[in-house]
Amino acid sequence: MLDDGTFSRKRPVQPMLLADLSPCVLGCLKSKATVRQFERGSTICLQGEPAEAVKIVRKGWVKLYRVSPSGSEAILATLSEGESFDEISGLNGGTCAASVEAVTDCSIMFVDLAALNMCANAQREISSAILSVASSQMDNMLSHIEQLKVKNGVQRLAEYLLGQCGTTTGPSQFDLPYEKHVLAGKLGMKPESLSRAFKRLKAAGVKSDLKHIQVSDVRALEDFAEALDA
Amino acid sequence: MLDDGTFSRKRPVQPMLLADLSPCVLGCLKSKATVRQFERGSTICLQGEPAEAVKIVRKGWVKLYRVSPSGSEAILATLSEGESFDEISGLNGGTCAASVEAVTDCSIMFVDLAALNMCANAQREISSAILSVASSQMDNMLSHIEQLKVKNGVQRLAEYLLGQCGTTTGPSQFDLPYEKHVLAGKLGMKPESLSRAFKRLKAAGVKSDLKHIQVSDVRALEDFAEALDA
DNA sequence: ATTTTTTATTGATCTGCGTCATTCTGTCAT
DNA sequence: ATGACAGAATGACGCAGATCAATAAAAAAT
Repeated sequence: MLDDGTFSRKRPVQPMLLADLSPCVLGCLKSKATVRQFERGSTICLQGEPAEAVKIVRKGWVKLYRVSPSGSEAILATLSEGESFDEISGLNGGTCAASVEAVTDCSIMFVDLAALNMCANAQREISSAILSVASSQMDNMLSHIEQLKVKNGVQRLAEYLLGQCGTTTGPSQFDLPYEKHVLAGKLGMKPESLSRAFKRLKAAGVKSDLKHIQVSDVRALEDFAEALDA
Repeated sequence: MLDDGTFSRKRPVQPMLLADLSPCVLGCLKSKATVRQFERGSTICLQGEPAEAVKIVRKGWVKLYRVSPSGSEAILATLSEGESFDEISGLNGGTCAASVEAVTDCSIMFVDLAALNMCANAQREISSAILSVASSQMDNMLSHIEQLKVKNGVQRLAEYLLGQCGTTTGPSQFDLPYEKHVLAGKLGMKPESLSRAFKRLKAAGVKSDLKHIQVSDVRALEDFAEALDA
């Protein structure tokens, strides 16, 4: 069963671009959009190139990342169905803020907002939807920065897992959507450290068999994570 | 002499809210705005409370921060003259994404966008300006996340200092705008670690006498920082 | 089925940074 | 000048997480 957000704990349902639009504007967008398939590992766009379109994930997972001059990669976010990127740049002709790669096979919708000849209403509606999405993304990024600054690796993993659990209490189980080394990058650590973090969470009732995760008691995990605080 | 951005290296001049507006709309906003003074240490707003207005720093420095349940504080950004916060929430009635405190005596302009009865043109112009500011803020936050994930403390300090230097080469000197413990928080470390980071940068030609910083050769510092990469 | 490749785990070791305690310096008030 | 105090520097120590190297286990290819 997919998490529809109803019971989600820390991760509030975020406004999504398409969900915020009226059926009329939505139909117009969809008629002009193109959908492309990407295999796992393929690059969807590179930081710095003209954005040209808003991209919306229809299926699968992508990672947003930047590469430093020294070659190390920082994963800035992972996005899945319904989430979008390059919204603002796509609207006003900017460049891609980050590189994007498919971490599973996936399907991406491209909407070239600039080329769309929109009536004023549509224009207003879209920019309003983008504002609302941007606001929620800001909040995510601020939380991300906060976590990196004040939480340790085990805590960040625990919070990620809690966000994946559909409930606030009792047992829960689910599959990781992508490889553990991707999760490690998202959480700001190395795969070896992630592996050790999982080990430490066994004491809190977390079993991980490959991609399959079982949490024996969500509340207990929550308490465990809070107790790790400085 | 203030850095007008002409020679700035890594820190591109970011679009600022008021700078992006036409004189007409600007005048209208200013006529309805209120300006308040804050002493160093006083709270300007708290995370979660209704935003009510866009705030624009006229003078001085503020820090945006969040406090975790355990009580530790993460500084998310520091802003000075011309920079704004709560733009989107101020426009569409959201809540403050972070708490804000004055780190120097400062002067803040409050503009209650919601209460403003604007013509459609002004509305469009403002939301466009906000989009452009938001885009640049996103970029800043992504860089912030990237730095925290892939750079160590000494590198982050070096990059901060490089961003403060007005030139890309030769010597440079300037004053830190606020206390070192605030800078430490902004860079994601403890004051003691910042102190040690400054020490390690002496080898790269950085002298720090209290708030006064001298860089003997900007290019050399840049090279030094890159050489620290993994 | 067997080989090859990818992904994950584990151990040993090293380093960066946090923590705690102490000292020093500059600022301000008296 | 003197004392009080906040900001900053320094030393000792410990832990979290990176690194390197080896192994194990899955998945993919043959």
